[in-house]
Amino acid sequence: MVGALTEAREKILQDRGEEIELPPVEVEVPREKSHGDYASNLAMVMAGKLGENPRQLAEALTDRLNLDLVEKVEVAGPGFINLTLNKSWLTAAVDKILAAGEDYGRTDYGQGEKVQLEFVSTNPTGPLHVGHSRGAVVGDVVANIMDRAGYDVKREYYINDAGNQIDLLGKSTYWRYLELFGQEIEMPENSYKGDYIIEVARELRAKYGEELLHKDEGEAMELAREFALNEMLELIQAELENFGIVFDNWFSERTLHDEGKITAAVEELKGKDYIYEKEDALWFKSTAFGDDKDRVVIKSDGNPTYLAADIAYHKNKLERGFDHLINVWGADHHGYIQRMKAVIEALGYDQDTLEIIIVQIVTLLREGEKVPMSKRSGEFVTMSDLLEEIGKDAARYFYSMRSTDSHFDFDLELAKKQSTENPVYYIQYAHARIMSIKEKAGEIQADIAEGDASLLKTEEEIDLLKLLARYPEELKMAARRRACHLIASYAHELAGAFHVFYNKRRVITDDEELSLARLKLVEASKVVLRNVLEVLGVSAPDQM
RNA sequence: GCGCCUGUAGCUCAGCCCGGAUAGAGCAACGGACUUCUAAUCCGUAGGCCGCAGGUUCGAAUCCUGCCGGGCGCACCA
Repeated sequence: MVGALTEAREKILQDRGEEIELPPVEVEVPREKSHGDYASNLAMVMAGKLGENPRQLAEALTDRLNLDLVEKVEVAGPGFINLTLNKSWLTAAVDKILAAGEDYGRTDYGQGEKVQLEFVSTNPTGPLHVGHSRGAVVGDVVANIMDRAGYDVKREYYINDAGNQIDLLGKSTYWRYLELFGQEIEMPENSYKGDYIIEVARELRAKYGEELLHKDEGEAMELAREFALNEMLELIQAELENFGIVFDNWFSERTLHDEGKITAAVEELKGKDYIYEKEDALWFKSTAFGDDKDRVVIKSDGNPTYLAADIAYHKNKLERGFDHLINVWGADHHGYIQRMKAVIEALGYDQDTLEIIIVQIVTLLREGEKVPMSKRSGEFVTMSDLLEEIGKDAARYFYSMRSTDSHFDFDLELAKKQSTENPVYYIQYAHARIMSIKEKAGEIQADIAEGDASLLKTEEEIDLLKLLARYPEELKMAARRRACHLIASYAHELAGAFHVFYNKRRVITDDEELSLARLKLVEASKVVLRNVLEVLGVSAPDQM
């Protein structure tokens, strides 16, 4: 449709010998049904540039429009071109959907661009905090969307397994281990005091028995550290899997240190004259690329900063051949965007190669009250707590349904409610109804392929059809904007259209031909509903 | 002080990127629909100085400027 409109536009410009820059042609779904199924303001945009009458231009455009999937083209209002879809094209869509099955919706929009999505990447020093869950879900769903839209997406978790925090994890575990043997230990102020450390210490004892008591402290702490790190990674991995999130790669920061990659990366930038020395430290000249101030990469004590490791890490990502990098960060890290983009440019790539999705903070509400998520030891709410309380489906849907730009008030009561107030159940219920109809249909389902979709004529049927036909476009749009909430809304809208159809039109009747046609529509609805729920990572139950 | 996000119906939010037709949805409120393939549904009613003030435009929730409110950041920390 966009293609045909663009072609018509080109013809007009050729006819008049005009050469002007115009934005890509856009179509939208009008609010008002009488305005057709799709509408474009193309003529008005052109008129502005050419200084002509928009309605006349619209007429000229429609005259040159060559499009078989619409049955009606109208010029309306100040110069809108309203398009009404051809019924036979629409009903043919049902067959396309059934033929494509779980691949329906897939396009080559992304042209196989190699994209790496890095998300979560929290310190492996404890269970995942609930504050990480929005970013986790958003990262996963955006990856799903882009995958369906034809990008070659890899999910990656960056493990901060080097530095003080990990040492502290090892020490904390070691101290708890000593406690298990009756030693009185005062846990230092900054140590990890959560109960999970005691659990890890018990595991440590199960593995080593008394052995660590007899080793010198440094060696024992190191063994404790490695053990605890492994335990934490397994824990985090399991927690994420419970959320339906599986990474393609877990990248260890430590390998960068061990293989001298950090020094090498700093040397590279030094060679390009982007590094200078001041007050015994080495600084990266990030101001040269739009940052507010230069940043230290090697501290005066000789140790690299976190940024130095990030430089090496992103250099590594780029060297692995990704065309585009996306990092999902919490709002508290937005101040780091410009320096990382500076890094990318300093490494010789376009700043836009790196894209940061900032996910705004979430406030958990219980009975209208804020749930405190204090960092004070032992009091934090973990991602597992959330999962246990409201379940994977509700958690994933709720985190997907809002624009990442918006702060989000997460109403725990609402997410738990198994009722009409809860959008998750509304959508899942549509699927359960479909399965119920299919069961009721029994044997005649075998003949579904013979169903004649052109018998679908009522408003409810056509509305549902249009929505089903729109799915690939919705995915493309969501992929372009990296916007999971668009898919969540679409799922809700689709479920709604199905419920309306269900209430108004009986599927299984004495009229066998009509029953088959409607069963076909039901089947297509099932396919799309499943596909869209799959993208969101929400289950599609057979009954509720 | 500076930077980023945000302010739209009683509540939670779409729409803003890319200006257009009467500003939408869900929930809550009110009224109605079960002898039916699941009423976890559907139908209807009501509800709006789009934070405020200017500007650009034939046209502004949308773009620009200023102001006000909320959130998050402004390390030789990770």
